[in-house]
Amino acid sequence: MAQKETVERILDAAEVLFAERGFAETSLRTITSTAGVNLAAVNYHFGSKKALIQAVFERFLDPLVDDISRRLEEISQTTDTIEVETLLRVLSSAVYDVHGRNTNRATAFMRLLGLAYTQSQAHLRNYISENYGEIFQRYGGMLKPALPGATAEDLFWYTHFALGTAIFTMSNFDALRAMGENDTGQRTPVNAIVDRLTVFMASGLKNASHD
Amino acid sequence: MAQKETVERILDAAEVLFAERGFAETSLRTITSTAGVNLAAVNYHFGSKKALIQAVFERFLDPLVDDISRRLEEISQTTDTIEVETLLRVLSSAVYDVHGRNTNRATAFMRLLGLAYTQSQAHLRNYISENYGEIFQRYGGMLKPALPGATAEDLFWYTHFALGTAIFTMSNFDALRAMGENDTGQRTPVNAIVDRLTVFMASGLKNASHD
DNA sequence: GTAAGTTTCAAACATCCGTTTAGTGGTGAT
DNA sequence: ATCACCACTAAACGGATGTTTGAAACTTAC
Repeated sequence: MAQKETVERILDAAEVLFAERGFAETSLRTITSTAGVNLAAVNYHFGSKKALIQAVFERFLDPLVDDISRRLEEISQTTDTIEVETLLRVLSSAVYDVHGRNTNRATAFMRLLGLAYTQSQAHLRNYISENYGEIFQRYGGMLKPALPGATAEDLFWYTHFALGTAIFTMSNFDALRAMGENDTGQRTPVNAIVDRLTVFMASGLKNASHD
Repeated sequence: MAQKETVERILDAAEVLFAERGFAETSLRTITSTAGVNLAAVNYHFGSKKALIQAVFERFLDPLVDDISRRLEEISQTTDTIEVETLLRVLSSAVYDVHGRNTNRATAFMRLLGLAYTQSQAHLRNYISENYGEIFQRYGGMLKPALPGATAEDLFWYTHFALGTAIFTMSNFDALRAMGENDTGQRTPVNAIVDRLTVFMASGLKNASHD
């Protein structure tokens, strides 16, 4: 077949549309007509809309988690004491590695991550925590020695503060970047924003150690 | 009439249900049956579902913004140099003042604020920025001298980082608190979390000053 | 007590939704 | 050539949604 497979066309369209509007606000008819496939194709290939949502996440998260895993492995073998900044860089570098060439896709993914938290999609939350909970815990385990003196409760809350900062920023990336246009009409480069974000999160996290 | 007015019953029900499930996921039939009023009452009193959403926000934001305004006025008259922490405390204190007695309502409101950002409700974003943009800018103006050395661009981004931290945390408050239950099954008191949040945001913000 | 103006109500409206069905066309194996 | 299998499609299904309607019930004023 000269053109992309039906499954991929659906995933491509769903990814963009879900990120733009949310899950409930995006109908299968919008997805299939955007993808240029028949309405019934979604239920044929995926079974249901819920399964499609999960498939969109799977296609994104699997290579990302693999990349993060590999980087964590490397670091833990070469370094003894790991800095907070280093651990944060693992995440941003992994996102850049896997989807960085296409900025639109990376920001779409971040918006989806934000939606997964915010929208009431219990099935999606379960799916994510079941399939990707292990890497999350491993990351937390490496963060602990980087923040000496922090109690488990400190660690829990500060981690979620940082997570919230990242998800909120990235998921509203385009809107924020448009708002933040400087006087010359130039938009801040992505790297500059990610750098600021890393500094912000790191300095916030470090305060978990000293009281 | 012995019982509450229809309008208020609708607003009460809508507030809770929107916060729990989101806007698109909450039907007018669910709202009206919860409120114990007729389905047509929403369109009669508010005109449309969109107008109801805005009315829910208006009822919440108006007293809050008034409280914040009053506090900013006080501070700028009594103090010369304002600390970042002080400005952050203005917000948390205002929320506590206006809705703090009822924790459920305060967290519901925070969830709604998060939804307003995340869900695709352009009409709502326009409404908020049109009606409450002024207080937001005033707050930013007071934050600037508290962070000497920060460029306008720094200020813009770090403010949104902090905003994202707060909105994400508060809007997922209940879920996070349940996840973070300690070994004794005790939940962290709200104050303790808000304190940690303030420390995190303040230390993150302060880093905008020194490079 | 009647008239005018609100508010409430049951019912219907048109539309959109996710899903299912029954059938078509194509491919590869036997 | 036949069969089984897979991908695709048009059409319909049952249900839910926001909104509108027209009449009933209630309130207010004279």
